[in-house]
Amino acid sequence: MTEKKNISIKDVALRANVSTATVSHVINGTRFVSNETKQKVHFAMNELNFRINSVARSLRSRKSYIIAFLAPILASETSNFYFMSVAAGVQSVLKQRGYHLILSDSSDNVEAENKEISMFDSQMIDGLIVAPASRDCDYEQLFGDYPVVYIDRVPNHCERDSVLIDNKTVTKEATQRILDKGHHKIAFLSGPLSVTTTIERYEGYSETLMNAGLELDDSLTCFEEVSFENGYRKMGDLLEKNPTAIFVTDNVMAMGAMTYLQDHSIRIPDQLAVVGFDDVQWTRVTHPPLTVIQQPSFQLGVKTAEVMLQRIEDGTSGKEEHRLKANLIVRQSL
Amino acid sequence: MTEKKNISIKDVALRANVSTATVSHVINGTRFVSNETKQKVHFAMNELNFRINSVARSLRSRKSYIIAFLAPILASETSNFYFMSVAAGVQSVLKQRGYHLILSDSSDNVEAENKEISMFDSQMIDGLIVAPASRDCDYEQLFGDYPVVYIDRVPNHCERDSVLIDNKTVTKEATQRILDKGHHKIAFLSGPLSVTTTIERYEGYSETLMNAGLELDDSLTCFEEVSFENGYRKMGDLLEKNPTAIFVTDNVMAMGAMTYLQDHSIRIPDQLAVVGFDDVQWTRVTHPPLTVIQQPSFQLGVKTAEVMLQRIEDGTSGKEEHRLKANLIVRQSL
DNA sequence: TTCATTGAAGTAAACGATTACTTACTATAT
DNA sequence: ATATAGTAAGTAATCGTTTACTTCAATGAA
Repeated sequence: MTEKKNISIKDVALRANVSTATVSHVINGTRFVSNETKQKVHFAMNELNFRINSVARSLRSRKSYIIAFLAPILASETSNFYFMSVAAGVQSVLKQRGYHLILSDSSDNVEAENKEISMFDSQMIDGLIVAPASRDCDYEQLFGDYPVVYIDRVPNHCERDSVLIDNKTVTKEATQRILDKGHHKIAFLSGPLSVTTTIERYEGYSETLMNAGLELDDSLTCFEEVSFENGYRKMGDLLEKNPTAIFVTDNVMAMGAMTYLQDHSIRIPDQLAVVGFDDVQWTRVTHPPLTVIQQPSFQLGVKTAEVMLQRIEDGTSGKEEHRLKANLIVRQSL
Repeated sequence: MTEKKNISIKDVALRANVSTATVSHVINGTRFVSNETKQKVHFAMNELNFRINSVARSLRSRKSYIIAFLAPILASETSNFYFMSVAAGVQSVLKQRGYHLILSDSSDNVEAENKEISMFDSQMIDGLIVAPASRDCDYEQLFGDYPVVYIDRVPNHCERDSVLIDNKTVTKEATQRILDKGHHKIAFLSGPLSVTTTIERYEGYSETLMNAGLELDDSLTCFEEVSFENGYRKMGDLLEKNPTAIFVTDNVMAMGAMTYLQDHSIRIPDQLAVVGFDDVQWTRVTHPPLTVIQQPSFQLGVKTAEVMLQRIEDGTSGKEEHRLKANLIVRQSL
């Protein structure tokens, strides 16, 4: 290991015949420096190929310009495109404002998630954006001294800002639409009820059915760990109950379900009407194209990043809830 | 802004009646400390709710445990799933070894990319994994004093390790297979020839045709900026040349192309045989399911992370080229 | 001439860890 | 009794910035 000496502000100062304070102020524009001196400093920086040491800067200024994003991004090789797209939205804002994004995967598993959280200390990150894996975890004691914004879902005792999708409204809208098409036996396939997102969606579904005077039939609903395989398998199970329509509230599940339907040559929407979740691209190339609820995933990321930066820059805290509206995209599967 | 004093190793030392050196050694296990003292230190750390300051640690130890990944991950809202999956692979290894991953987007645009690179200084990251946007950029002068590994593609003058897909072999294999099915007019739709990946794929395609004694017909090949829309549009254009098969070397392009074919009720594979790239999930739900070349994207990330960590830990450098084999997944579109 | 004011830049103490070098003590060998 | 080695832990310099405080010279007012 060659121990390389780094070019520091000190070297620059020496070369330019000024003090380190002056160099620092030139770099940051934090106080007036005569043009003459500025030029000397810039010249020296170029000559020495000086690169500022952001770690030292962070240490002193207590600011790292790094935001962490903790979500079930990589649950498996079959990544979750929804959160990837959310991450993209977050990134696009942060990048513009000179922040970096650290991506962390929670695998939707509380232990893994808590371990990740405790790996971040307060100096390392300026803020944390998290899609909590559990509703019952006491997150507050885990967090460091940085702003936190919940995204997509919230835990039971939420003491922070949150940016969410208006799940209930949109699922009500979609369910009503399915009803309007004359369906009575509407199956509901989703992930486990352990996250608020799913709960809200189920509420939208069930309340709409009840408002329509229909009985809730538990054998038509299915809450299973999210995976392509489970979507495939459970689609088969649900089909035995003879629904005329199905509402799948997760895109990975939906893909599994659609594959099952295709493998068994079920005609959509004649034999079974299908409504999916997330306007991911594959929903456009199925046969027929899928009617889906489009979550503004990228926008969700954008909004969250904005809320985060606001908190950081104001130095305030609070627990505002932001809801983004989702839309029904009608294609030919309903 | 409340100026909060952080609990430092010094506070712990004071509370436990030991020196800061001892506390540090207890934390890192870097020298023997009697059990009695260890306990005092742990007790004090708990009492004070001490969290180590990783920034200070990085400054002194010149190690940040952060790796940056720079690739066209978020080109647009229609994210590139391939690199997302690669990122997942990288992450899975780094996480295990206690490293963090910073995600950066190059948008496949040299200026944006160079700007990102210069935002990383040598103290901030321990290594850089990059899918270079251009072949002609002199990257060496941009890089800081950290190991660099190229992933998926390399620039013209490559002075670093690289982890790549064996594009030529697999495209030869696929093209041969198309030929074996009796096709002579095989269209080729891909991204621009500005990255080695595309070049290698085109080489595989053209060499195979030539070896088969066929003339290369330029009107059957198309190199266009990657996007869903371009895939859709160019599929239409190519179709006018009456190919009997098409090879699309990018999954986003392929999705556009497939949508065009579906919109125009072209029967696959009767009217047109199709081979795509990347075994992304939507290729399983098209009608019919798509025959594709499966790139081991997750594995590519894994391998790259391993190469990176090896370099970091050995403190060595070099320019080894690693190639991962891709496979043809035969479904019903060919 | 003297004193206050202003402008431009310098001095040096943090930030919170790591670690080479010392020290203080105990146990054993001569 | 004294030298020697070995054990456990302490001292303080250092990493490269930022920034409160200080300095020095020039200007203008009294």
